[in-house]
Amino acid sequence: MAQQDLKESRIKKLNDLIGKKINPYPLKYDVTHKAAEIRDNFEKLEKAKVKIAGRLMLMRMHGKSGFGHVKDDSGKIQIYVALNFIGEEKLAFFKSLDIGDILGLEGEVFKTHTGEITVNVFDFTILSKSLLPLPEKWHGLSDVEVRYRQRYLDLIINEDVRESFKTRSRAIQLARSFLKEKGFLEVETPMMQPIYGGAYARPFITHHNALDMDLYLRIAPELYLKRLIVGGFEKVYELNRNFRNEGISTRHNPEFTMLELYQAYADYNDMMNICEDLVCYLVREIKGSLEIEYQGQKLSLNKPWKRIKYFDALQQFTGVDFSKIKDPEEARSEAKKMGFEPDPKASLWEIANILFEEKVETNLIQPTFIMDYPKELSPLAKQKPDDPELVERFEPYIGGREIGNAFSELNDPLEQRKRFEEQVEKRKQGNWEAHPMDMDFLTALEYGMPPTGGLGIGMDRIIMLLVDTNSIRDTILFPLLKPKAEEKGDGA
RNA sequence: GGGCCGCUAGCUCAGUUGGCAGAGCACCGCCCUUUUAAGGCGGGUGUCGAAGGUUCAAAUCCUUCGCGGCUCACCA
Repeated sequence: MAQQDLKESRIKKLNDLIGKKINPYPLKYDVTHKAAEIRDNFEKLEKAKVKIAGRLMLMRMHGKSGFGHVKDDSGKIQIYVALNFIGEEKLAFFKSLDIGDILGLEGEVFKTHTGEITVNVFDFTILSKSLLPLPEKWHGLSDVEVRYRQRYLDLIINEDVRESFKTRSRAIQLARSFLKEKGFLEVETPMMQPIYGGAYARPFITHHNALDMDLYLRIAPELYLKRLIVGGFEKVYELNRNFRNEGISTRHNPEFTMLELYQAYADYNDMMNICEDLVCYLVREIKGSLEIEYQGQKLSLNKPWKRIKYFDALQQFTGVDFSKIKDPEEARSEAKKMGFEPDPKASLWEIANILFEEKVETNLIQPTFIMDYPKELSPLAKQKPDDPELVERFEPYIGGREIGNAFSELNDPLEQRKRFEEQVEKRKQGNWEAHPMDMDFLTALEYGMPPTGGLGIGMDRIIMLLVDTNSIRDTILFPLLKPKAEEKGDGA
């Protein structure tokens, strides 16, 4: 039967209910037990009267009796409906139900001949009539496009998807409780910013009508969180969405969840410790062990994680010692030898960075901190005392993926101004990801910011590790997709 | 944005060399009071992603477009 006919047949049933003065969408139902509670406490609950509610997932009618499965958010439980317990009228009503209808049911807990814990239904109420058929009971829903566009169907049908998102929620809560325990204050800073900053990325632009002013959706909260450190908060964090106007991939969604934290009087070594502690805490709580399997690879998160200097890692995987190269042309010829064609305007360090991303990153499977980046690539980080061309910055890698970014924060306002000016110069040359000047932030630094360590962690990527998926879309309930042609321009 | 792959019934999928559009589940009708992918009998419900083109004939071949997946580019 075509979908339209399936729907019409259900609407007819709905109208029949209304004709019998049965409200197909009543207000509430008093639930006494969850499905899992009944299954887990059968000894205590045998012969007990229970009221459950959930979605009818399966029906097996046998003439004057029948079985069904009802699913609530704890799981599913079998129900038994028989003429001698429920009466002729209700049995006929039950037979007319559709899979997908939401019911409230009252009955007695028992075990069938085959040993399945079941509710023998004495009475039931329809709580919501479903008008569209659910995906098939055996093969379920596997079309990824439908799974993302109609996530509710994915959640109804695919138990593992449900579990993944429960794990996500738990990981976010654990991160908050970890930081609370460490004395961090959770704050909320603007998502709409007059000047964007804190990362290399292109922003989304929006417009405030009353002020007739363009605003940017934040690409990072960094510069606002540092203003709070200037303001005297010593440990702050924000765990919320960032927005970057870039390509979509298995590792990128335009909006993603970032944990960013700042601690006064700390440096990047302290940030490495917090990073290890936090990730290990999440992994241990959720996976039960620091030895985990991710996409077929065994990962060991035991502390301490490997620490490799940026140039050492480059040398290890490219065979070239970039710390000795002073001429961009020499770097370019090394890149060409490895089969890369850097942009003609690319600087020495930008060329090195291309090689780092191409040759090094995917090899960093076990947890690794890459430390001490070139200053030019890190305009918000503080120089190393013994080498002013390098900054105290690290990026943690797990499973070949960057999961964060951290520095000893630059708090010298005069140096920060120079760095911004260099960034502005890059923008003039067409690099739209370079940082714009932020005078207001510089003013804040001029009042004095204590030495500070800062750490950002891409939470979606941590959750990818925890739920063992290769696609960020499996960690985001509603990932961004293009609208289908027929959905475009309907006034949405 | 590039490359490769996919799009057929509500769902999961077949469809050969171009020759009447198929199956299972779901659904509809009938039978069945302990089943569990319940069972038995009967019923096919479709804009083959869209639009052009080739052909006597297109789900199938060609072109363009749409959406998705993987991957590359970029990042967290």
